Amino acid sequence: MTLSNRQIADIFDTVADILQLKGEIIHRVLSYRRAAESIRELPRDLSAIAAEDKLTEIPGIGDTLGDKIKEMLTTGKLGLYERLITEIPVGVVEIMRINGVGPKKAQLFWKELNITTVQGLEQAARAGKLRDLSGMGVKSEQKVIEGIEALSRRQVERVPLGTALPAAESILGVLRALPQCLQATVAGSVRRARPTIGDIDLLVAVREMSDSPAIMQIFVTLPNVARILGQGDTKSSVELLNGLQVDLRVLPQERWGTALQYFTGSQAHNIKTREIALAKGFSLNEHALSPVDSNGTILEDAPKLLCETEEQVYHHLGLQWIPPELREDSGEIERARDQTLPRLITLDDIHADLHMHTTWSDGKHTIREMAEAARERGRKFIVITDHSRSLGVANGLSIERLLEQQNEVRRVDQALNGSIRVFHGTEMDINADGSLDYPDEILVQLDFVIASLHMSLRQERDQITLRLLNAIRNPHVDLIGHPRAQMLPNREPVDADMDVVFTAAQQTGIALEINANPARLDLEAQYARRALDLGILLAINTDAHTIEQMDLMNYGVMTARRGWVTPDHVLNTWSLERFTTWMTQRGQ
DNA sequence: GCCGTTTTCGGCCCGACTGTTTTCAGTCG
Repeated sequence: MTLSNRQIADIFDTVADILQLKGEIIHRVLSYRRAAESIRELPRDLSAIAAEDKLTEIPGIGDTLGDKIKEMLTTGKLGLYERLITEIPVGVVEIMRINGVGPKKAQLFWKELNITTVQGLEQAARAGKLRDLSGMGVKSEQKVIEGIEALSRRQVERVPLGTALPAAESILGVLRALPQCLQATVAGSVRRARPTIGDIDLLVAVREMSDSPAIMQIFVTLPNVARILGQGDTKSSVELLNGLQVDLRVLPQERWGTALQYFTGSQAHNIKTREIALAKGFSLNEHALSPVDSNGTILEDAPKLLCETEEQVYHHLGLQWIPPELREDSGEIERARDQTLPRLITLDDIHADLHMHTTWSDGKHTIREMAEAARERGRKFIVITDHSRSLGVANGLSIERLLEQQNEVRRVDQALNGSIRVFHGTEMDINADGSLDYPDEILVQLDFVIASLHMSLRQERDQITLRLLNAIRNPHVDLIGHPRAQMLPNREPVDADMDVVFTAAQQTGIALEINANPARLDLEAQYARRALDLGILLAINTDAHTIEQMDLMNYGVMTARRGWVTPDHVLNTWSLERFTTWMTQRGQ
């Protein structure tokens, strides 16, 4: 029983927590955290990478952590971790998850009052026992109580991008309407389009900082604010009723570029850009590029470089402007230095949507309604892909109804008279036993075939992988829909051997989907990037069950951009002629 | 513990805010 990437990352994170509690030097702690983060973003199994002896090629993994990974892969445990958890009660680590409580306070509560659980801490706080500890007071005690309440209120650690982005836009709408606001935007992980979001970062530019307090006051009194976490002239934080934290920073217009760059992150990307700045004799922060001496001390008399745009910031560093979705320190800085960043796909490149549902299965609109709505959105062709017969809960189509539907699709296609082309396909289930839900003699009659996993998603790795392989190797299947079957923020992807899946896809020329629904975003970016590296084609589809859901395409595009995807590799950027040629050739 | 267009040793991003402080420590991002 070998450990998964996720389990190994979790162990490293817990090791970091405990080391921090023990007062270990922060850089050693951060090494474990960086390693955990890096491992979570891997598109391959650590065991496969270890077999190739390439663990230390992973960013943040050196000889020591490489050996620790090997230890976990071979023995299923980590000696260091086993030792550490005997030294620190697990509840104390849990206490550090309370907002406002870090390692020092957790340590204090434990050592002074023998508190080892969140529950115990809450009781002590309510009994007024914390206020007399050194460095604590009545206010701090109250903050602990509020932090614990917020922790229990919070349903999930992270929310889907599809929840966070509209929430951010809604607040930005209010702020942009203020006369003091010159411009406003979202930064942080929302701007980088991470599939799930921990908190929202907003920026507002003003002419004079004296305009700031009024803006802050509006912000912290928005109707959906549950509590104010902090309020200053340049920075305020609130928690919304749904538990989401929102940070707002106000800054002068002439510093917009440095601030936007700084607050967009990621942290790893910023560390790199700051190092580059230092190498060029500047300290880079959210305010400016400041000249430094050889010790790195800022020269107060020397003029600072202010940047109103991000392009200026990157230019001063000798870099191409880097799209936010790439800013994860995963090779983008090196490419920007060589001026060889790819031309990423944009929403304008998308001409088609190859995956949508209608009233024939579990969709809410008819074939004609979906086609006309797609046409209004500028699509040149679409494929109707309702569910197949096994998916009873979604009113999947029997073979008879499928063929009947084909006639209807042909009628609609003709009626629309070339203003948009409508093709007939299916989203066919890959059954639990690995069989496909329609026989080949039916599939061959369809224009386009998607095969997807919907049921028995918790099967063993071998069986899940076999199911995907059966679909990939069927010459009539054109696309694997949402290949990992994850649901954000909480349903884990299937446990498939993605190395094997990718190899098979590479051999057969099948395409893989980036499902644009924000509850899926599957393939995720790191897998999309690997697919691209292997020359595997992709398609970005909305999987729309309603007309409105056709507007979610942008989430798929953002995910693709995070995966360095260029338009040419994506089926639905192609011309109608190129697409039909590809479809026809595949069916042979 | 990682890492190298200053370095295989000695750095490692740095500022805002809060609450407790008589000048700063803790937390966060």
